[in-house]
Amino acid sequence: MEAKPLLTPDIRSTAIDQLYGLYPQLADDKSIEWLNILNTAQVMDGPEDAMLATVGSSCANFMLLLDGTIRIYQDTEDGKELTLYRISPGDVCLMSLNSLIHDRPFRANAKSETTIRMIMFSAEQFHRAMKVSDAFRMLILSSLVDTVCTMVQTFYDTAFEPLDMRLACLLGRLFERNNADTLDVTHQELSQELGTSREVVSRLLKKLEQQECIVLKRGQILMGTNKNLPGTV
Amino acid sequence: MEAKPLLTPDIRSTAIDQLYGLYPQLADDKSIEWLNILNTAQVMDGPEDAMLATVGSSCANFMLLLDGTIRIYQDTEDGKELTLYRISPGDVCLMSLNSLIHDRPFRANAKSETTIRMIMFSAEQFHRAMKVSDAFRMLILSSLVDTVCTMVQTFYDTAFEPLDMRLACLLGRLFERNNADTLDVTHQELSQELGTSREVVSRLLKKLEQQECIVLKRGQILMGTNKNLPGTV
DNA sequence: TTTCCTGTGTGACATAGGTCACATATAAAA
DNA sequence: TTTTATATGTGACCTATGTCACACAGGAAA
Repeated sequence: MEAKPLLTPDIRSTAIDQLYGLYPQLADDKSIEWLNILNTAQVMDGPEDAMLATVGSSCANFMLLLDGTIRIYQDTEDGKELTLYRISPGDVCLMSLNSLIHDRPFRANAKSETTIRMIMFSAEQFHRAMKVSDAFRMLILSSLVDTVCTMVQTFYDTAFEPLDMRLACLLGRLFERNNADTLDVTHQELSQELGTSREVVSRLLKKLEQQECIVLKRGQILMGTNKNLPGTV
Repeated sequence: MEAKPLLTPDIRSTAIDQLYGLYPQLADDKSIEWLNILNTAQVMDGPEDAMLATVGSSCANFMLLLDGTIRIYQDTEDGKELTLYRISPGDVCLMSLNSLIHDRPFRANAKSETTIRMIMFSAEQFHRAMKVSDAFRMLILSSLVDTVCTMVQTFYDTAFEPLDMRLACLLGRLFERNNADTLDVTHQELSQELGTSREVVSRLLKKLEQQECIVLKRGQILMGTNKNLPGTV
């Protein structure tokens, strides 16, 4: 992961444009103090599939995602995984916030799913921005609360919803996000999303195929003729 | 739940003392703006076992707990429950924050476990306090991050730890919190804590009793001779 | 005392999901 | 083409939990 030199005008300005695009209210803040912070913040680019943080790691900076997606997940000794939530552009990294505030143990890992671009504030910059910019403060709170809400929902699902339902919902979401009737995803990946094993997912997918909800190919899943995926409303 | 009249000096001042006790840094903030907000905030007392919020409810105010505990839990159609986390004095109510910020669906309920006292800010008071008081801002962020951390851990446990382990850990925590070798708790309550059914808890407790970790009485559990509760470190 | 409610204990059973051990298929690489 | 790695299908099996149907126990109330 490389930090861009502080004053590469093109990169900085596109990054700031991205930030403004994500949260237009920020663009309205013309106060010198805020612009000062913004202009000295760093822009970082990262590759895809990079471990950004692991259980117990901590980082001294505050990160806000501009581009790409990051997956926050838990994992077990025996290699099982479960996705907690994702960070999308405009979202705050809870883990970085945690290490900034008081660094309590956080049982999760973060890995980039695509190439990513982040804007990075030092602890002092972060706290100052929280103080001087209404818009920045609102952005942080809002993103934080959002993340918690989706986490609570995921919590509910893993605790109470049967696996086949969760899988069907997951597929529904993926189809929708992809905005196509084909998905490039392996059974293994789906199982890691849900916190179960590959075989189980294979079996459940087969059942869905028999109901003609989907068609299975190697490495991809097509939408079937019976669009009524269980769990799709 | 009754709102105390704004200017009952005794109640206000003890409430403020409680607040300062919980977060001493707040006492250092002598700015007029902050003191103004604090002095017009409302103090609320509530009874125990009261539903404070349910799935989908929203409230226009921001709450900070001064005294007592509140349990945040999820529940299913068939009456099963699962505790997500607890709010203790000094903690912020995430759900009230959510309805303040943008009110996304929050799949959880809140119920007081004891009589409680809260300090209540209107939306404008809250946002102003966040702006003018470094200490207040820090308190909010800190409590928020704390809550998320414990939630993430609970998440991990429900997803990956076997039930007997989770039960043993729960007992360990309760013994410790109670600071005694006896607990007044029913199997039903334990099951609601863990998101399972009473019978299952009864069976697992019996197993623990056979290992002499605990002794079972009607409505209470005593610490056994074998203190090595599985899961206690 | 008898009645009643709330907790508990327990056997029988169903079943979702996890695990193991393979066979097989597909595509990329050599 | 052959080789190799990755992805998938599947049967047999195990086990943790959930569910149902009770019996029973202890204490409070009548």
